[in-house]
Amino acid sequence: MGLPVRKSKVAAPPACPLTESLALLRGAWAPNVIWYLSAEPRRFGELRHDIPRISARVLSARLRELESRGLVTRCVLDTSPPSAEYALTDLGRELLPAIHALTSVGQKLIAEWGTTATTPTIRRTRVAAR
Amino acid sequence: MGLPVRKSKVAAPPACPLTESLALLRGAWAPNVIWYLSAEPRRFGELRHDIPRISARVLSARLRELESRGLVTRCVLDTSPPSAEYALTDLGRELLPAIHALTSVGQKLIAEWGTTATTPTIRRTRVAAR
DNA sequence: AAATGCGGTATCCCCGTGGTTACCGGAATC
DNA sequence: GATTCCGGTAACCACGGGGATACCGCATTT
Repeated sequence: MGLPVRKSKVAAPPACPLTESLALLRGAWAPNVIWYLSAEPRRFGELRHDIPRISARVLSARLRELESRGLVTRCVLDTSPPSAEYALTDLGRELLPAIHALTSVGQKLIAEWGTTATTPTIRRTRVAAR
Repeated sequence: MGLPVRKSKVAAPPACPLTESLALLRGAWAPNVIWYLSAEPRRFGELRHDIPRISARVLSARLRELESRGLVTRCVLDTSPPSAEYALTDLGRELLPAIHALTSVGQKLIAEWGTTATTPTIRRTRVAAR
């Protein structure tokens, strides 16, 4: 009839490792946040500054999620006004090789063809509100 | 007043390399498709078999997108019934180090805590249609 | 003649996501 | 007293992606 179905040469996943690790990075700007925490702990406002197009709402949500997934720790500093410092956990640092691999692909892309994507998320900016 | 804003120790992106490479992997199951094409070319039905929970609609859409992004080639075989074979391009293969890095994180996760995520996409299965 | 395999496409519709805007409290500065 | 900085939260809402289902043409098999 047709061609025979060939057996895959890569492992069949009872639980898919790729899916598992991608779940850790789910949500807009999550990989970017990890990237900016990779070198040193950063405060909320610093991250906002690092990632200019992120909104406070989304940054806050993302940090809470990353914290609940065990990738990031949150530490409130006793200053005034109070500030909060975020850092990668050991688990968070385990993602750095993947992030670096992605970054180096992106660098080659930009070097060869210039930038094409502008926003990490699917959503486009709406025209206005109200 | 508050603490001074510390300069980031990682590069400020005029164009963000991380964002660029993630744009290549956008869409449900895209990384999984790349994974299953990593060892050898695969046909449409084989990929459906490899990724049991993907629908034909989404697999088709994803393959067209990956093709238009230059990660995958499509080759129609002259058989009956006709079949199509998909393969990674050189650009597609450049993503493999990142995919492998993610996979190895996922393997550690599963080995240590068992599986938590079940679906690669945000969407949950709805109860029924019609 | 009917069923099966292959490689899709068309339609419908839900709902998760993230952008936008407004607002909070306390301390320090102007 | 007013404004600024900090680190958020609350409410509203448009959008688009993907799941489900039905269907297609062709050729071979039963």
